Amino acid sequence: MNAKANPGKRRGRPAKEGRSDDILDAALDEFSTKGFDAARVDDVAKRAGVSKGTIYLYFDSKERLFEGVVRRWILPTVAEAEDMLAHHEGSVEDLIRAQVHGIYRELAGSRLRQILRLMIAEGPRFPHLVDFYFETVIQRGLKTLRRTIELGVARGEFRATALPDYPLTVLGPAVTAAVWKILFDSHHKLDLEALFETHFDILINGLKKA
Amino acid sequence: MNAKANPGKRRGRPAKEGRSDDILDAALDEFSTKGFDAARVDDVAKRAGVSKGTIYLYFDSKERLFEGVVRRWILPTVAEAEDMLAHHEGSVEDLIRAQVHGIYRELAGSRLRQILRLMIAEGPRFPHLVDFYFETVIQRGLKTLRRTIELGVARGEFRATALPDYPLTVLGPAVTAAVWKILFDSHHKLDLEALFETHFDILINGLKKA
Amino acid sequence: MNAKANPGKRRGRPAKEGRSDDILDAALDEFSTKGFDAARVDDVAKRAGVSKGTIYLYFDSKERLFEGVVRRWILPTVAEAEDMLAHHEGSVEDLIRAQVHGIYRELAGSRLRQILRLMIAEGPRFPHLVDFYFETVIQRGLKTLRRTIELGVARGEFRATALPDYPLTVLGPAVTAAVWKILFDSHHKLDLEALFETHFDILINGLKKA
Amino acid sequence: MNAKANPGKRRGRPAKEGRSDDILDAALDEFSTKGFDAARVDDVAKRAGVSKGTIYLYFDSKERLFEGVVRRWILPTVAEAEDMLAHHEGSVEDLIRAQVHGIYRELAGSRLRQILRLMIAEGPRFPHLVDFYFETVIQRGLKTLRRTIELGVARGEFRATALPDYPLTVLGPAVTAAVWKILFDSHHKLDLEALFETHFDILINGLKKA
DNA sequence: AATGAATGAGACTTCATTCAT
DNA sequence: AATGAATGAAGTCTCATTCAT
Repeated sequence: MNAKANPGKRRGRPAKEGRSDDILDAALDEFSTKGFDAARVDDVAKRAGVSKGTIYLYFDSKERLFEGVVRRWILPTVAEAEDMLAHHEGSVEDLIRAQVHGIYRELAGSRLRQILRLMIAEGPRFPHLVDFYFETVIQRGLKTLRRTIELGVARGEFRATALPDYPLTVLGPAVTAAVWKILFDSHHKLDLEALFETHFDILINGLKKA
Repeated sequence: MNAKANPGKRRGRPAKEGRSDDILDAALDEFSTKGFDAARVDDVAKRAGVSKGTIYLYFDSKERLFEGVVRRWILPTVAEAEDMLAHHEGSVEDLIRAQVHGIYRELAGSRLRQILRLMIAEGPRFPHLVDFYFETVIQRGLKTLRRTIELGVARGEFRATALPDYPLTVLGPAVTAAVWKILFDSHHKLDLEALFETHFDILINGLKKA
Repeated sequence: MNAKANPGKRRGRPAKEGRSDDILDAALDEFSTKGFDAARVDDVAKRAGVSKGTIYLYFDSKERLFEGVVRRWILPTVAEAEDMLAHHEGSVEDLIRAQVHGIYRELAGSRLRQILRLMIAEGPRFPHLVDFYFETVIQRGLKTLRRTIELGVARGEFRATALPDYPLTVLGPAVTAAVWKILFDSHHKLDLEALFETHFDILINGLKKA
Repeated sequence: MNAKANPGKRRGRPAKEGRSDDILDAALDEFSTKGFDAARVDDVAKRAGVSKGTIYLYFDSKERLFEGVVRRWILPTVAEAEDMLAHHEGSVEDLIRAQVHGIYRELAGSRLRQILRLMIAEGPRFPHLVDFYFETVIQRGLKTLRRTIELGVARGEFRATALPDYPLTVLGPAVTAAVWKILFDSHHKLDLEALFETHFDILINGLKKA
């Protein structure tokens, strides 16, 4: 499914702590496919290979389970992302290229786009989660972008524009691509790499000094 | 045996004409706030000032009501949009500026952004609606953008890039802004006009010949 | 549909008093097909060619309508039957033959068998109607049979048996044939005339003196 | 958000085994008294001493529950009946006496007469059940009667009549008696044994050779 | 007299949650 | 720790009945 291995998954439960992860995995699948309300705790249980009661041993309610799913997937991703960016070297153009590429990969290309859609769909009912998501993912991601752009300006590579105040501009196409993949990919398949290249070409040309 | 009824309010009123629109208005509000599942037909009725039964006089089911809402709001908007673009004159830069501005205004700035969010949230359960939305809104909007960019290239105003194949790049920030307005505006208010100006500045500079 | 003509049935309502009969006709059809609960007042109205409201001008409630249907069909039939028997002449065998044949014709062969089934099906909910039906149809019919048998015994044509106390024995096959026609005729078509002949053959042979 | 539940009664009891039979018992009572539509699943639950939800644990819908009731009562009865007849010895008169008596006992005298009435009342809505009932009860019962009569003729005990083609004649009074018990017993109590003796007296005298 | 849009009580059914085992 | 039968609140939808026109 994803690279994040969960060692103790099979019937014979070789590792107890895998149980909770199995449930979260199954829950992500169900919530992604059906949405919060339409997802059935029973189906999550069946998919996770446990009984319905067991889910309530690990999570107080369906709402807590949902929150668990979001947190479970966001935290490691953000950590990874920050890690990657911290160790980057080279030109600012290379840096921002790597950052935007990372956004496409993580946001639109991985399982995380399901989380994004769930946030859009169920956000109004989970304000705590929106807070968490905003602070952990959005704000941090945008801050990184802003700083990189400011660095480019400081180094004389980029024009001075209002972009540092609106880094959403840079994020937007990737977010939209994530949504597209979920809703419209059967109508018109989207090539994420090509989209990224096109987007970045316009962006960098619009940013660089003449 | 059934419904012994109280002498009650105003029965049998002779079909006030706006009835169906009142219901669709109320339904948009409820669906936007709560989502399809969590919205209660009862609450829609209360908000529309009619009884629960009346809603089923106009719509076969909650699902048809939802579809009615989406169609009700999309069709006139798309018609307006096409109208506006058809009568435009001036440079290609002016034209694309007007188009992108229109997208920000309509998609992110108006009530239609609720429809956009509903499509993202409930799309997987309403494939017919997704088809309709894709063909009526997305495809048509992207085609217009593509043609304008191609026109700019043909006239020698724009560089030849892959952008005509990925007009999603242009749409993306507006879509994301719409989502932001719904989810994060309480965390960080978004100035749509300023965002547009910043976005367009980068875009047009990235597009124009050196 | 049946011989009982209703002169004023068409749109132009040439005869006002036909309205109520139209409704009762339609109601019998609906109640027969669906049963009391499953029958819709709306459908009765549609079938009668009037609006739903009109039905409530003639009948206080769905229950009164049902009662109206039963009374409407029973009274004339019973009157006819008594008329016929009153004027009969000839041997007691001929008389009882005519009576039993009449029962087959009216009970199993005509529209009245639908009424019979409705009484069986809905009787427990309409005790008043059951009373009425018992006194008007059952009791009177059985009394006639009893007297005829007693007459046969008195005249020396029939053996002295307990049959006058159990005239239900004579009625039974006709009642069952009526039910059969409704439930099982598609499985195995029933020839009412042949059944009558067979039944009567056994009956008269069992009754007559050796 | 849903079912905040009270600490309540006895949850999660480990599948008392008679559960399904308890429900079918209660359902027969309710359906018999009220009919299919007027019977409330809630009342069945109350009578069975379970919650409404539990019924849906055992039966998919109210219709399946109804079918379950009919099948539950018919199958064992038919089996018993066939068993009894298979082991009979003696004259054909004794045999047919036992058979007809059995019909009175089972059809009119036991709980099965409620099933009979339900079939008459609700049959048109449950064609599958009518098929089942016809093949399992009616057809089999009539075939047995027919063979017995034919046997009597072959042995020279009975006259040659059309009766083997119309065994319904023999069944009819018992069926009608069953209906009478339900509808009219409060008006005029029916003595099943006496009725049987009277009926059989006429029948056997009508059948036997002079 | 006739209409039919509107009402709202009430039914079936679902499913999150509990708890005896 | 784990199960899954049982619960019952709550939702969608139906339809007998009403009444302004």
